[in-house]
Amino acid sequence: MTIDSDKADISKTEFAVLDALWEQFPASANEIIQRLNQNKVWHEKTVKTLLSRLVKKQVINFDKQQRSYLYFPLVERSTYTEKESKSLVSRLFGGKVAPLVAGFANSDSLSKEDVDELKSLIKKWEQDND
Amino acid sequence: MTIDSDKADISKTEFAVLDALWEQFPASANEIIQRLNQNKVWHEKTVKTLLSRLVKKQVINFDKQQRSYLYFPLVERSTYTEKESKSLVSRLFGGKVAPLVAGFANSDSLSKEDVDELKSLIKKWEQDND
DNA sequence: CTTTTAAGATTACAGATGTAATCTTACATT
DNA sequence: AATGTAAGATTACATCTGTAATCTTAAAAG
Repeated sequence: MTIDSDKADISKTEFAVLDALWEQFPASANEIIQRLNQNKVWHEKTVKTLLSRLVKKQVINFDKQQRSYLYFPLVERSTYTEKESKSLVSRLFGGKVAPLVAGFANSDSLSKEDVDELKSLIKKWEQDND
Repeated sequence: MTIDSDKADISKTEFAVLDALWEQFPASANEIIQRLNQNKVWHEKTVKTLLSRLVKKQVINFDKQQRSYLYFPLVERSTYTEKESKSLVSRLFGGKVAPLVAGFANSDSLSKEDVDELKSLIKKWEQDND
């Protein structure tokens, strides 16, 4: 048995479960299942399988609380989303984020809110990089 | 045999092959293999398998050129990248693109070039949306 | 204490994916 | 024309994923 460092990727369904956990933690499997079921139907067994896989991948962990477990994430959401964003931007746009935003602009998918936030980000960036 | 509409996703390796084809097309398998090998080693058989899978998924097609094929994409790169971008932004950031950009800003991953392009995009957006 | 739950562990299983090797066969070469 | 070669087709196979069902067992209920 080789040591299973398990730096594996998080699949899409695994992410959905993890995201429900990030919402608030620690949380029991049943709480997570409830949260997930607000959007679409998830089978209990499926969610439990995914929780196990996330534990094996060392993305989450749990404390034993009598019969059931209380899960908590081992990775911050922002850390994860940042890594995923960069991975996609790297693969699709050579690492530059502006072309991604351009795609949104081109398809009328930029909201005023987005634009305001972008302007604010840019202002801050320019202050920090003078 | 049910009709295989094959609206399947494009995997990461499949994307790499497709991306090499987008670079210039039509192109033979060997041309594509050469392009790919400029970055990392790709086994010829592997690339051919991926080309076949892309054909089956109706993402690319080919014209017979005597013994070999000349492949060409059936999907525009911009169409694909836009869809992928939106999918990721939807899953990770509730559909708003600004938080993705914020992640880049937070980790010093915004270049002056990016910022300039973003400013230009915003200016155009504001002209179009007045 | 005995019985019923119900929680997590284990097993299942088809399809997708990464990564090739082998099979067929049409064309190039002698 | 005979034969070698190389192109695509087919087959292979381990791992990952989505989606659960079954197994074990500790705790709740009676």
